[in-house]
Amino acid sequence: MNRIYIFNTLTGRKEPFEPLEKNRVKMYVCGPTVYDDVHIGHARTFIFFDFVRKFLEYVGYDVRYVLNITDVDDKIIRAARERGISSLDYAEEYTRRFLEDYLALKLRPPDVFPRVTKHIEEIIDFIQKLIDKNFAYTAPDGVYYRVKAFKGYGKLSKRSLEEMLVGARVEVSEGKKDPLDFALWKAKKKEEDVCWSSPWGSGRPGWHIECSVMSMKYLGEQFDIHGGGSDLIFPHHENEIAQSEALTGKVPARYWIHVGMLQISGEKMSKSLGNIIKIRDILRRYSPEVVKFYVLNTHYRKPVDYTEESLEEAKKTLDIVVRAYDALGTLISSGDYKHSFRITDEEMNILYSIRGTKDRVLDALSDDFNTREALKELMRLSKDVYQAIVDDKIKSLTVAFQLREFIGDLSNLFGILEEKPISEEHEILARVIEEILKLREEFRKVKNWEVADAIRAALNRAGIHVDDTRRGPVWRIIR
RNA sequence: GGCGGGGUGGCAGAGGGGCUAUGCGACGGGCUGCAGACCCGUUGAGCCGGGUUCGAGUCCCGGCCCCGCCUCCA
Repeated sequence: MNRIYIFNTLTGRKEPFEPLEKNRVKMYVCGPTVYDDVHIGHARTFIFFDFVRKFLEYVGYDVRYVLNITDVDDKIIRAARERGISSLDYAEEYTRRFLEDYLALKLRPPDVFPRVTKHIEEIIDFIQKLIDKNFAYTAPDGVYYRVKAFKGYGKLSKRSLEEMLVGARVEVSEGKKDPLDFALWKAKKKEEDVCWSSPWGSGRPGWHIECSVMSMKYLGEQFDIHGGGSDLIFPHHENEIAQSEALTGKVPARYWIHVGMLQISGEKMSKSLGNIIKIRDILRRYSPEVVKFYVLNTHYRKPVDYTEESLEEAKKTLDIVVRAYDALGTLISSGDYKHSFRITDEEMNILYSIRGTKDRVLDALSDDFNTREALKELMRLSKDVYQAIVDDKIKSLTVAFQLREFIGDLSNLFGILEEKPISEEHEILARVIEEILKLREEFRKVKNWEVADAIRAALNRAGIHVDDTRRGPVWRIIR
């Protein structure tokens, strides 16, 4: 197994990855607050961590993956009020919509999708323990975390308490004893419609506590990877560490991974600029595979600037892989390779190149998940393969099969190929098309171009693209 | 102001002291009935100023500029 290196925000360095348990990885990622539909920036984070999970599994780890949903918060309450429905109904609706989007992206659901509103009792217990340990105190408007009681505060975001105070626009709140303190429990305000009873009166959880509680519940006091967008480093993850470590004496997660922000044409995505791009709108125009390729084609820590053209370009580039994969499928199902079991030298070379590609891909991915570099290798191989097909250098069924399997497996790791098993239907379709193309060849032989072109055009209308190459027509399904 | 990440060819975007990144594009040519695909070639780069070195996009120092976070934020 390759050693994996991960850039850890906590230490500010790339470090060798060693999970707590030998072959197991426990990973917690901060999901959305469901006050609106998820956008392309959220999608970047989810796509990336879905990939991390698959990659870790690919190299042999057993991964337990938790992605939380925050379904109670100020913004939800406000938005619900504007719509005139209850906060819980509102959150329910957007939770459902989030799950729809998640599945539409063809991401594998995590092992657990914990929701804050389903963990209120545990949250209350957790807060009580922090009060008992004197890391928290009650006030008329809720319960606050005593930041100065936790000496490691600031270690994740690399800032000192003084820095945070200078020029910081810290929220003033009547019950706070120190401006740096943050709410663990917010007492119900009269205009708010969602609350639970607690030893400190009715109210609701503060923003950061749910992640401490839910990660501990599902992954234990200490787990391997904690992820999220880089905007969560401060204060969310900083506070999460403060909460959890105060209780257990341990940093909750050993490796903190943060995904860079996505901008829209050079500007921050924000409600006020009105440039939020919802993932469901993108998926109306591009396949989930293209979106995933687009996201993984940039290193996860780099900021990405989303533009209209960028997805179009991603689509074109991804097509290099799709084309090779489909052409191999066509070769296999078309049947004119069944005879050949001898492997030529040229084919041997191609098979060898699989090996090299695989090594380079694993090396790239092991180096802080360099998906860009890995995809480059996949593209390079795909180009070579397609070229070999066009040059009629692939003669044997076994070679075609191995190449297809390799490209398919690798693409699956990234989730960038639509699943298209070679089914019986596919084989029948292939035979039909082959027969049609044979007829067309007859017309071409006698230079009846009108009929030949008409056939080609007809197939194109039916979604079959035909290329006339040196080895004869190569067709594939376009979408 | 503090913290973090950057500045690479027309665009996107890697690597990271000497070895073609890659993709999109542009230009010329080949193949081809046409279209497409494919092939060959050309084009074109490293923010600025110093330094280290036989040699620097790549390391060091100093600038300049951009972006993010520091407030709800994936």
